[in-house]
Amino acid sequence: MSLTLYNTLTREITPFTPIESGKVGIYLCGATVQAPPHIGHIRSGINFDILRRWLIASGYCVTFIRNVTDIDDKILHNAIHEEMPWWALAQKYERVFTAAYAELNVLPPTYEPRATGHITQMVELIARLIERGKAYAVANGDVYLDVRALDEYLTLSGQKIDDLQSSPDTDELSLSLKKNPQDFALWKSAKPGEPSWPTPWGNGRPGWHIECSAMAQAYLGEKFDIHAGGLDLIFPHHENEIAQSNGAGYPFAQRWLHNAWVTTAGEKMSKSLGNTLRIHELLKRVRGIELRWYLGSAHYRSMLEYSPEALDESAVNFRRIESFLKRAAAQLGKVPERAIADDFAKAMDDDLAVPAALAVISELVRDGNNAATAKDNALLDRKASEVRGALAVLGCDPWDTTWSSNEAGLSDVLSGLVKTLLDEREAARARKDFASADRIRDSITSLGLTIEDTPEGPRWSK
RNA sequence: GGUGGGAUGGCCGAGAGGCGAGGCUCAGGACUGCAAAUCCUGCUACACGGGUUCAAAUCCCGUUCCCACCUCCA
Repeated sequence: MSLTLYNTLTREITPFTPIESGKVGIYLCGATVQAPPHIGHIRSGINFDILRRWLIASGYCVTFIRNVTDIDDKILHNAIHEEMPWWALAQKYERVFTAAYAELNVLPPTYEPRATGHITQMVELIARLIERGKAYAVANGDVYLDVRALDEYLTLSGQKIDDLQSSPDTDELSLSLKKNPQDFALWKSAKPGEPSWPTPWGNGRPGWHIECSAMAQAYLGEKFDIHAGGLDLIFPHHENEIAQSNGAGYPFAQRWLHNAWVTTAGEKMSKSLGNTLRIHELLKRVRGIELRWYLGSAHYRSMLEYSPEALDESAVNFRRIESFLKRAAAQLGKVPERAIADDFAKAMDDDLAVPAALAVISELVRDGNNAATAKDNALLDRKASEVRGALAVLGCDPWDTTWSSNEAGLSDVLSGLVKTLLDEREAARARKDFASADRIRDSITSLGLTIEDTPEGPRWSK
């Protein structure tokens, strides 16, 4: 039993073997902090958070790098639009991303490097590319990668240079300076009013792709295990990262993983389409743990077709599982431990087959509920532990402090009040005054609590 | 034009030659003062047309439709 994973480079699922036994280095392309995140961005974070948690659960020591790109064309553009310095805009949205990740229990990366903090590494990398004849500086101070000087190009997307649509680049000047129309900018010369850093080729700022090549190398080395990101980064971003790093003589990532999108009405969620769904909007509809459950429930390489109904349905499914765990904890008199069921491990090892893993969880819950009814506490404990262990891998353990912290202060007072009411209702039921009993129950349920009568007495939950 | 991914029951969502994944909804039953929760039973689907095969949702050929990327993108 061992982990197999897809690799976009080969389009095959193959056994995962780390470069260094027991350790895994992962680089995930994080946010370009130019606007608030939508659920598609966060889905990517969740998909690869599940990968990370599963690797940890499997005994690996994981170094997880997720970058922040805090300088690019869009950031400069939006900063003008929002009438603030570009660095203020970048920081503002970085905080929004960080908060969204935290609300959905995405583990903070081992390190979160910012592009602007790694100009030195970028300049070194560009210099090396020029030395090796893979890149060239032009008269105005731009530096381009010469894609036809590479041994290989477009290995990830499977395209041919000549098949690419000619660039819609309207900048006639840069077009005339480039050796090939497909050459892309490693470094952009300074323009009036834009930020710039000094280099041997003059003042300027980074091109879009160079930061990831530089930062991945800085923290994970010249060769590392996994590079991940969204499907739409395959070309040009990841293709160009490979070009830059291989061109400089570095092996770079051994395996590439790409997550699919969240779609609405069959279309990709996109800032430019304006069909985005914000986290804080959805959190008015369901709890964070339920939104996380939903976003993590489809296979990472499958599109997830969003609808409010699908979200609600998924939340109902989660509550059944959560309700089982609460029932088990009450009956056992303790919170179950975390354990990994064999079938769950088998599903996760199969290229993170989360949907199959969810089927396993459903069976565990059914078995566990039967054990609870049969008062078989040993079996109940085992099933509950396996359910909790599975939820923990998916980042949805109800006892994870991420979810409980905001309820902590009120819980004692609240449960005391509810218990008082339930005691009155029990007294009414005992004297067969069902009208009063039902009135009390209605008053409690109208506040959004659920009352369940069990042989051991009433139980309530939110 | 080039490259890639899709179409599965009322809905969501797996599977990739042979035992109805799973969930949600719905119907019936057990339990219950009534509910709720739980459990049991039921609802036999794979875009279309051909073909290969003892056997096809799965492989092959053709067709229709959808989506994405081709230098802004998770």
